[in-house]
Amino acid sequence: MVSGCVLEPSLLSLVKQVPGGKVTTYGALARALGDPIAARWVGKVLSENYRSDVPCHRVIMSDLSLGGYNKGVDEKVKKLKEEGIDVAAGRVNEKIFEDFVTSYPLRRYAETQLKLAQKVVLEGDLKVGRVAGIDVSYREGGKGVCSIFDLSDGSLIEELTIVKRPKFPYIPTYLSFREGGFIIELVKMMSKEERKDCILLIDGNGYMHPRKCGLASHVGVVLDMPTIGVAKSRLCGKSGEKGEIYINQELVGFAIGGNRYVSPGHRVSAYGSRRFVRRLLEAGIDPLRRAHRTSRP
DNA sequence: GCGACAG
DNA sequence: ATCTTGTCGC
Repeated sequence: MVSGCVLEPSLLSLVKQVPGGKVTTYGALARALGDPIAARWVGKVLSENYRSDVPCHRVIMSDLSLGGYNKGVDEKVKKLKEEGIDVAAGRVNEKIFEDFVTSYPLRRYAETQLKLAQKVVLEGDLKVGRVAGIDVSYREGGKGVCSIFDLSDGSLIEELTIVKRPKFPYIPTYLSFREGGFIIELVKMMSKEERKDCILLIDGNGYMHPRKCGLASHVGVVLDMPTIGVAKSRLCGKSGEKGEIYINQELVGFAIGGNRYVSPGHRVSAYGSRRFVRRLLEAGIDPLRRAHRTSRP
C-alpha cells in the first residue's frame, strides 16, 4: 500500500475474479490492467499483500512455477491443493485463467501519453538564461528537488524542494504519472520571470520512449517549457555507431559519456539537446547531479 | 540460461 | 527509485 495507490484497487479486484480451483499469472493480470510491462509491479504488490479476501495464492509464474507468497511458498501450495489444484515438483498443472472482466485502466494512461506526444515540438533555439535540474528520490514518500543555475556565470540561484507521497506506482514507461506531479509543482513554485527564461533538465527520458512521451516530454508539454531528458540507463531503442539511439530507424536521442542517455523533451531537437547538455558539462554545470545530491538524505 | 526492464 | 518481484528476448 506504500507504493501505487492508484492501480492497486484495480489489481486486487482482478485477483478476486480468479475462481477457486483456478490459477492465473502475474503477466495475465498485467495484461488485464492494460500492459504486460506491469507484471513485475503486480508480483511486488501481491507478494506484499496480506488481505485475506484477495486470493494471491492463485497467482503463479508464466512458466507454471509457483512464484512468491507473503506467508511462504509452502502455504501457497497447501492452499492450492485444498482447492483441488495439481501441484507437483514446484509446478502447477492447470490451465491459466485469463477470462477477466476489465476496463484495462493502464490503456488510458498510454492514450494520454499518445495525445501529449502529438504536441511535442522537436525544435527550438534554446535562448535561455537559466537551467533547472529536477530529480525525485524516495524514502518514506518522495522528495523532489529543483536546482536552478544561472547560465551566464554557472552559479546556483535557488533550490526548491517538495515532499509528498507518489500516488502512482513505478511501472516502466509510465514514470511520468509517478513523478510528473512533483516536477510540475516544483516549477510552479518558481517566479513567473524565473520560469520564462529557463530550460528544464529532467532525470528520465523525453522522446526516447515507446510512445514518444517520456517524463521530460510530458512535463514539457504540460508546462509549455523547453525540456531535455537525461537518463542513467536505456529504456528502449537501439544504439548506433556514434551513440545515436534509434527507434524504428528514427533518431530519438543519444548516449553520451557512456553512462547517460539524452533525449529531447519539448521545444528542442535531438542534436540541440545533446549540444546543450555537452556544453553544460564542459562548463562544469551539472544541475541534475546537484538536484540528485540534495534530494538524497 | 542470463540479463535487461527511465525512476 | 530500493530489497526483489515477473516476463521476454537474446
